[in-house]
This record gives sequence, structure tokens and C-alpha cells, in this order.
Amino acid sequence: MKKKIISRRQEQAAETKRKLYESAGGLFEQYDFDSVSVDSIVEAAGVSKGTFYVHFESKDALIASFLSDYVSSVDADYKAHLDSLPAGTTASEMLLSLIEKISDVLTGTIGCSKMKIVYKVQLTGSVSMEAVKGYNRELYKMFAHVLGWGMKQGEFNTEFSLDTLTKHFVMAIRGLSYEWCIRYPDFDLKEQALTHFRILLDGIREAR
Amino acid sequence: MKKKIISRRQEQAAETKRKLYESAGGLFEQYDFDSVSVDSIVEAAGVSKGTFYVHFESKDALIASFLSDYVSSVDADYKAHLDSLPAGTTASEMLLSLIEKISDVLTGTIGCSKMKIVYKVQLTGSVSMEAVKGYNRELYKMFAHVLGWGMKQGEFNTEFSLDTLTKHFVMAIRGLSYEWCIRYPDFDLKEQALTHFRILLDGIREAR
DNA sequence: ATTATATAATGACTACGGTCATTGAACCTA
DNA sequence: TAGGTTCAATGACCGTAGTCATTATATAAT
Repeated sequence: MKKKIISRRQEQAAETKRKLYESAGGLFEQYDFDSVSVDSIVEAAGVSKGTFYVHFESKDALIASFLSDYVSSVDADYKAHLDSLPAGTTASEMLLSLIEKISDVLTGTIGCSKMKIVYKVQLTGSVSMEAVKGYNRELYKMFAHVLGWGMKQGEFNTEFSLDTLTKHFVMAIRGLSYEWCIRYPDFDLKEQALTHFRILLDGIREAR
Repeated sequence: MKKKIISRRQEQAAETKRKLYESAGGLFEQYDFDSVSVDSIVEAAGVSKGTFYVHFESKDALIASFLSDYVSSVDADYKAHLDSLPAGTTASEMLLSLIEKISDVLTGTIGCSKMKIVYKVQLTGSVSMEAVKGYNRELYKMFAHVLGWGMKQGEFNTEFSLDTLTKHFVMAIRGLSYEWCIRYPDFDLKEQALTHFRILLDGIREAR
């Protein structure tokens, strides 16, 4: 049984955490994650360094928190894009359009250096990042929806289960994005992603 | 015009570098990369810390050097495996067998924590890691060879160029390995890799 | 032999992420 | 109101990667 009443103390603690989060946010707008030190965050927030670690497990955890929030908003953006597609669109076309949209957001809005941090934090594994890699992420649901619909329409075969295909397709996106990060700027994400998904969709086998 | 004669000084410098490299190697056999500090390496080598940075750009650069050497030997292993396959093997079977071999080496010999370092160093980008991601890596040549052969045999279609397919297939491997790293131990690399490549090979479209 | 030059080697130093024993103020109980 | 308990807050401290002005010395020039 949890307490519902919020004591003055808890209120102040929450206020401190909020102050840290916002100070960090302000700094992250000006400088990239790496060059913003914990010291600079606590100085901007007007608290001691120890306090930072009362409220956040690590610097990575704070960054992960920002990124998770961001991922959610980005997924909403993807969803809106999907919903905006005209009625007659085939499942394949929807998927390719979604890929295109994702590529645009990654290259145009989020940027390579932020994505590098995402992938680095995921590798460190100290922080969960469920919002990014969790199978309940909205992105998985979108892919599952379109793929499932395509299967029902007979546009896609059912050699593999919907769940399997969904996971493998989202993994392919992650793979493409990672490759983009490590080859930047010598890698055109949108072009490569479209090609890759055409391979996935068409297969490379000669007509059976 | 470069000097050919190796002066006594250069000889000693090379000796110092070798000592550092070997001391590090010894430590890396006992402890993982993260827990071996530069201080412990220079202590084992009997030189000062500054000397380390005379010979290596960074700790990551040293690790990258080790990993690059390793990658080369691993690729030779893959090559031997490919060559050992019986005469009648189809291109698809060869690719799947190669995937299986790669999965075994990654999970059994190299291990997840080492691969995490590889992917992290690549993201940092301070060090080249051409041996891992460079298109002249032996792994690319192997895939190109098998894929090209499959195309010539009429086993694969030629909708995409050999070069394109090769790059996308190797990228898929990297994507799978990355996914394995971040989901470890809840991800069966071999199983997932085989499934993924079956999708790539077969396509998901209903028979045309 | 003497001097000048190039560069390998040095180690004190900085910056940074993270820790922890201690402090202090809000809260509870009598 | 007094004493005890909880936990947010503190900042000195640690370990580590990396820097740099200085020193030492092998080689080249005179």
C-alpha cells in the first residue's frame, strides 16, 4: 500500500529533480551530451554533485530519460504519418513510406551524434532503454499492424509468424541506423534503407 | 623518400611499443578490456603513462588494434569453413552455413562483452576500425563470392547489383550481432540469424 | 670534440563520472 | 515541546583517461 499524500519533503525532492532535469535540458540544447558534464548540470541547477546521484542513477540514465521521452514523441509522429497515407496504399508501399519517414526523421531531426549516444547507451546496458528497444514500443505495433494487414490481404506469405517478421523488420531498421552512424557521412540512410527493405520485401530468389 | 635504415633510437621506440602491446595483451587475457586500466598496462610494461600516449592514440586505439588483428584471424577461419563445404552445396546453403559458423564464433569464441567493445569503439569513431567495417574486409569478399556465384547459377535474381547485395547482407549480420549484444542473453543469435537470412533469401512475398 | 637538433620518455596535472560517510531538516510519536 | 527517525542534500574524495611542459638522449652538423 502506497502513500497518496505527498509530503512537503517529497515535494521538495521532486522539485530538485525537476530543476536538475531542466537545467540539463537547457544545456543539452546548446551543447551535445558528451560535452555537458555532471558538474555543469549541478552548477546550473544550484545543487551539489551528490544530489545529482540521489535523483539519477548515472549521467547515462539522465540522457536515457531524455531520449526515451523523445522516442515516444517520434513514434507518435510516425503513427501520424502512417495514418495519413491514402486508402488504396498497399502494405508494401506503406512500409516503404514508413521507412522513408523514419530515415528523414533520423537524418533531419534527430541527427547522427544523438543516435550514436542512443546506441552507445544501449551497449553499456547500465540503463534499460526499454522505450527504444522494448518489444512494446509503438514502432513494433505499427510494423505488426501493417505486416499483419498485408498477410491477411495475401500480399505477404505466412512462412514466418507475424511476430517473427515484425521483430526482424524493426531489427533491420536498427541495423541500418547503426550502419549509418558508423559510416556517417558516407552512407545515405534513406537510399540504403529503401533498398534494404526492397530486398526484404521482394526476396532475392528467382521467381518460384 | 623514407629512410630505410632503422636507427638504434627507432629500434628502442619500437621495442617500447612492443612491450606495451604485449603487457596489455597479457592483462587482456586475464581481465576484460574495461577493467584493465592504462595505469596497469604502463606499470606492467615498466614505462611511464606519457609513454603510452606516445605510442597509442588512446586506450580505445590499442583495443582496436587487438580487435583488428583478431578479426583478420577470424575471417581466415570463416574462409576455411566455406572452403570445407562439399561440392554440391547451393549458394543459399553456403550462406546459411556461413551464418551459422559466424554465430558460433561470435557466441562461443569471441563473446558478447568483447563484441560490445567493438561496437562501442566503432561508434566513438576516434579510431578507424577499418578491419571490421571496411568494405575490403575479407568477409565482404566471401559474401560477394558466394552471392556472385549464386547469381551466375541463376539461383539468385539480379534485381540488385552484386555489390549492393553484398553490402546489405554483411550489414544484416552486423545488425543481428548488435541486437544480440543489446538483448543478451535473451537473444539466440544463431536461431535469429538463420531466420533473418531465410527471410532475406526467400523474401516474404507470395509466389509471383 | 662540441654543439645543435629531433624525438622518446617522463610524471605531475586536469577533467570527468561516480561514491560515501556525514549533516541537517522535515516528519512522526509521546 | 522534546526526542527519535527518515531521507534529501552535501562535498571531499576516488579511479581513470588523457595532456603537456619539461627532461634525457641518440643522431646529425660543425
